[in-house]
Amino acid sequence: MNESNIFNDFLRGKQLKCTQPRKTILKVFLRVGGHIEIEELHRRISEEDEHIGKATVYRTMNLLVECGLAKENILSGGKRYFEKVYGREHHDHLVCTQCGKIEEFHHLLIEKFQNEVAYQHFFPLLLTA
Amino acid sequence: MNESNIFNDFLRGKQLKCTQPRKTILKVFLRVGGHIEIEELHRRISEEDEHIGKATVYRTMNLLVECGLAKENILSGGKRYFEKVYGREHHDHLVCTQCGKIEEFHHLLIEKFQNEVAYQHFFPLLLTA
DNA sequence: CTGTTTGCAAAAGGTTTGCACCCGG
DNA sequence: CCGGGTGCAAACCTTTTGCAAACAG
Repeated sequence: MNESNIFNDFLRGKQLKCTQPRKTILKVFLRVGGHIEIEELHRRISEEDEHIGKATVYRTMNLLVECGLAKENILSGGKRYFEKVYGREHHDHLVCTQCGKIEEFHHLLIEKFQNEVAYQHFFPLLLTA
Repeated sequence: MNESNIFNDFLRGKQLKCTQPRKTILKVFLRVGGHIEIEELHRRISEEDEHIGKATVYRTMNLLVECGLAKENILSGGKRYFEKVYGREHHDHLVCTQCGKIEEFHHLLIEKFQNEVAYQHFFPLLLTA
């Protein structure tokens, strides 16, 4: 069960079509593997197939988010980027407010306490950033 | 040393002027005390002084962020809001992905581990979200 | 074939900017 | 007075949408 399968199943389930642009966009997104903005992603995709429009990239990324293969993040300052999700364990981010550098980390106890706090505040299911 | 003093000092330091619109905006922002969007803030300000323009609210909120009295937050989905900062201890947020409800919490150990992780990753100073 | 998808360009939504007049220090 | 501030409207930027032609199943 790889990402393409998941995407195809998702598309079939909603009577959507597995088109060439969608395949290409998923392929490139998986290849770069995270922390990428639409603009940059579209540039990379153009190297593969130069006549895929930006609107299609937007539409497809929304689908990838919907089916759980991608996650949208927005930083203070407004920069928006997408991250690969499938097959990656949950993690948090360190964002350098000076240079914009992003690093991921995972900390079992932070995890544990996050869930604890969510539970105490009656947030039934924690979908962490 | 209250918020108005801080703002005034900041303005003086940059040779900026302490104008009526700026005073009003800070006053209303402090009164509502956080988690407010520009649109809504402008509505509240209009109740106080109906001819303050939205551009001035934008310009002033940027000043408040610059001088550390406000903090900008952006959620997945793109909604942007401002939070009061001065005189409040650091906290994290729980955001309900279904209804948008925001709750604050503070957890000493999460705090501690956040700082630890930042240190290990060579982020010298942690300015947490 | 039928209904979905695409690329393009136009529209939208939110934020910033240019400008002429206004005002604080 | 002078340089910064303001409101307004126009410009901007990123994302979404309408549409006619192209395409998947």
